[in-house]
Amino acid sequence: MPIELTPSQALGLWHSVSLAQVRVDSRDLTLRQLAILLHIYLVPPPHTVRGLAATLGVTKPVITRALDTMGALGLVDRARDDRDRRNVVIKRTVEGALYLEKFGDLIIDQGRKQPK
Amino acid sequence: MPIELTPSQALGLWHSVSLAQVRVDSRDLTLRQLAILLHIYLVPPPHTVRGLAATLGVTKPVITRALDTMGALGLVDRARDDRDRRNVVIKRTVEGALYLEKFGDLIIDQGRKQPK
DNA sequence: GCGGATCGTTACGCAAGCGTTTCTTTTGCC
DNA sequence: GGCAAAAGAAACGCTTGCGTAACGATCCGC
Repeated sequence: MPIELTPSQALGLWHSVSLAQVRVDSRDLTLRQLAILLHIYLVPPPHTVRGLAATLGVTKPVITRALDTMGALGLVDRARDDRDRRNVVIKRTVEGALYLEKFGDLIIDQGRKQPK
Repeated sequence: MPIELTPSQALGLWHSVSLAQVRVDSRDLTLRQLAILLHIYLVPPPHTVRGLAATLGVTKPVITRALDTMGALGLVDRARDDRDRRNVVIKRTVEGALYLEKFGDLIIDQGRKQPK
C-alpha cells in the first residue's frame, strides 16, 4: 500500500516535521547522520562501515565520524565482528530505538495535522 | 484530509527520502537550513530574520548565517524593506523553487515506493 | 608463514556552524 | 534635534564535519 501524496502535502509534511524537530531536539543531527541512523534501525543487520559507506555513496571516514558522534549520544554502538575481526558491526541501542520511535510519532502527528 | 501513516511507513518514508537526498545532492543542507527554506517557501511572506528566529526557536545569527549559506547557493535572496529599512525581507528565487519542487517529487516518489 | 588485499580508524588542513557579544543603521518618541 | 530601542550583520573563539591520504590490524591464497 503505497503512500499517495500531493506536492503540497509532501512539502508541508516535511516542513512541519523539520520545524518540530528543530524546536524539540537540541542534538540537530545532519541529514547524513539521520540517514545512517534510520538505515541501521530499519534494514536487517549486520551493518558494517564499508556497507554503509557504499549505501550512502560517501567515504568511510564519514561513517566513522557519524558513528563517533551518534555513539557519544548513545544512539548506536559498535562491536568487532568475531568471525572477521577486521569488521565492525554496528549495533542498535535502546536509546536509539526510543529516539526513532519518538521521531516516528512526530511524523505521524504532523501527518495527521496536514490540511487538505 | 490528513495523512494517516503507520510507524513503519513514517520512518520508512523518512529513511528512503533521506537516503535518496544524500545520494543525489552534494549540498547537504542541515535540518535547520531545510526547515528555514521550507518555511520561506510554504508560509506567506513577508519573512524577516527576527520572525524566522522566533519561529525556529533559535538566535538571529543562526538565521543570518543560514541565509548567507543558502543565498550563496542561490536558494534564497535578501532585500531591505523599504518601509522599515531596519528590516530585511527574505525573497524566494527561481532556483530555490526548483530545488523544493525536486525535493517534493522525491518525497512523492519514495512515498509511492513504500511497501505495506 | 608471507605478501598483498581488505577493513576501519586516525591525522591533517580546511570549511562551516554555533552562541555570545559587539557594532551599524534605522526608527520613533519626547 | 537628541536618544533609547530594535533589526540585522559582523566579530570572536570554539566545535564539528569534510576529503584525502596514511596507518595498524586482520584475513587469505599460496
